[in-house]
Amino acid sequence: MASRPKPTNSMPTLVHVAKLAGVGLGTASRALSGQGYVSEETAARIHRAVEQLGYQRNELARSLKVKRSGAIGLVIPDVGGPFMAGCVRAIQKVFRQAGYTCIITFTDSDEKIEAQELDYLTRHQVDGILISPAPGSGAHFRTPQMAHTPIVSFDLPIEKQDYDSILLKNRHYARAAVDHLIGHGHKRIACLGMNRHHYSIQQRMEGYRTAMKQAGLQPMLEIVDLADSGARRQLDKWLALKSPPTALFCLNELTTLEAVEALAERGIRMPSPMAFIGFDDIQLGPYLDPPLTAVVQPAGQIGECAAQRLLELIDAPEKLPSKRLMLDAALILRGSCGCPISRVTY
Amino acid sequence: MASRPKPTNSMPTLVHVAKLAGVGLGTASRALSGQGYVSEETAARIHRAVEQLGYQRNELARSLKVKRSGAIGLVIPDVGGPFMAGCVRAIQKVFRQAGYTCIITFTDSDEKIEAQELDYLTRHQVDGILISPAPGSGAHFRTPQMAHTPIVSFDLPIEKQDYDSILLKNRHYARAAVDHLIGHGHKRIACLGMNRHHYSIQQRMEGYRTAMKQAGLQPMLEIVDLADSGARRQLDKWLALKSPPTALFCLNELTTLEAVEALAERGIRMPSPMAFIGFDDIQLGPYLDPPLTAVVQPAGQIGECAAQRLLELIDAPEKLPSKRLMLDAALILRGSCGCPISRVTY
DNA sequence: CTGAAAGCGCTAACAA
DNA sequence: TTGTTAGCGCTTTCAG
Repeated sequence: MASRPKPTNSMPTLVHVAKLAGVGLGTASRALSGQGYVSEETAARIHRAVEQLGYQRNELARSLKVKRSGAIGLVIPDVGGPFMAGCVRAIQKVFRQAGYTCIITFTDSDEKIEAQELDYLTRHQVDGILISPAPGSGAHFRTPQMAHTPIVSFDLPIEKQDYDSILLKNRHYARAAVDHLIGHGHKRIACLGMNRHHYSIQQRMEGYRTAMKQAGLQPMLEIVDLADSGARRQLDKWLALKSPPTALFCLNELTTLEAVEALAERGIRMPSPMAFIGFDDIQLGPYLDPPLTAVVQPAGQIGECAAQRLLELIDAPEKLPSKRLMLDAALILRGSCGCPISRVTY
Repeated sequence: MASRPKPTNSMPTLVHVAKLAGVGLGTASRALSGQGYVSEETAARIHRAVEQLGYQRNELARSLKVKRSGAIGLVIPDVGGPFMAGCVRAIQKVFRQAGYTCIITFTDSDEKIEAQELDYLTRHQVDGILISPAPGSGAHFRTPQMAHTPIVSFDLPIEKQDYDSILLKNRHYARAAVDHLIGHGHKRIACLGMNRHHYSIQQRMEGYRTAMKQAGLQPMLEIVDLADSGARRQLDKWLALKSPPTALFCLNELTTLEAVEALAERGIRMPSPMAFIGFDDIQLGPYLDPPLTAVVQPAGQIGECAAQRLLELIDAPEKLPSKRLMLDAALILRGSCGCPISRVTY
């Protein structure tokens, strides 16, 4: 933090305003907050003083007094990618309209960092927390402060806790995507994922497995580590098979990105010899050649629901029973799955 | 804001800690902040009490007392796109390491919203502001609070003010890009931009004009409004010409995106019949067919410099002379400009 | 309707 | 070394 004490630039305070307007401190406060009775005339005088001094209320002092900071914490892994950006935008909007500040913090999906950030937020008295949790987190949700802070998670639930969450029907839509590929006649459908411990990924894996099983097909599912070009290596392994897969299903944005890049590098076209569907859209996805078929998540809706729900919890007089919302996604058929190309955009 | 008063869940305070440890309030405070003398033994007792109560310092109260909020405001148009995401990530990192919170707010490049957000931030006593300003802003930088709050702008300067800013050599690199196209033998090089009042855009336009003029070529520069598919319409106009352009230079991320999409829709390949260079990279740009040649901005570096500079200003005992940093970009030659394809990534 | 006074939880003198 | 005290700037009773 700042080493040197900031020069004591005293900004005008309510006391100054009151003095200038020739009224008491309390009256000035009431006039500005609109709470309690103040005569037209006095109010006008006070507002004139405010104008003249360029007074702005010190929200810190106010928060201390009223015991509400008017801030909420938004804890997310990162802001790359259209999905999270969409969520953040929607969340920010809802809270701003409700008069709250959003303190955004990044965890990099690291449990340790997440714990730090949560600690940080509660120390700053946030009125609520919106979190897209790191997989495996959970232990650090048990501080006394956290117990008194409304929380809703989105994108994935907080493990082993029954907090509110806004989720997606991951399993269902993963299955739908794979079924679609099967419908195109594919028998060898590979599935690429990352982050095995991630709840959404697990759900999507299940969807894939179920679809394959139902169709009596052999699953080819691999979870890789993107750090050491695991996606590319896995793809090469599959391609080296005597009978390589004819379709690929990627479980999230990052693997989709890697796969598309890798396919492009190797000159492998879609949908033949390799049909493709990704869970999550990527930027330009609808404009690639061929356009990418994808399960697209309603990012804005997810963010909005989560924010709305958190507001409910904050305003609730007592603890509400926790709720889990499951939202729908959309399987958007473009060209990469083998469907006739139609440039349906978002 | 919250309508109902939050149930008065009194969290443990320093008083509780002090009492439990059997010491005075001041001693407890000193022990926890590490300032001033406290005996080993008492300190241990105090820490035990902290542990036992699950005490967390109320940063709001602390801020009020020490007159530093430990928060900085980050004001940006939006978080789409790799460029801003990269900046934000770097900024966040620097401030977190220095012990500051980042309050991120979005302006949508709207002057009005920007003014609101700035007001919001100063009311919350932020120790400094980092801003990628909306074009045309400037008036609302003149409140007494703003005058006492260190500011550094990045990506573009604050108009008509001499605040610190971290900028890019926009003109230079725009010119380099166009020169490169000229080097490939192009005579009719179109240039597509948006947001005519945006400083960076203006600089880049100048770069384009200079390059064309030097080469004795006729500029074909159009600034469009993306809202009503202006980019597509403009492209169609150019294509309808008796001698249509053979190369296209886009002035930013959004126009690049639009142009790439439009070109794809119309089945126009790069680099022939249309060579292409974009100012700003886009996601997947290096993996398109052909990979996109682009001027890429060092987003991380820009963010880091800006954050670093703001920290300097905050820690400075008095007003520092304002400084303007001009950073270099990189013209990355991939395939779309006509160069032999090399898959140099970032 | 208005003013005075009591704190929110913390830090920073100042005495002890 | 430690405890006591006086506020930071604001809201909120509670009498006037």
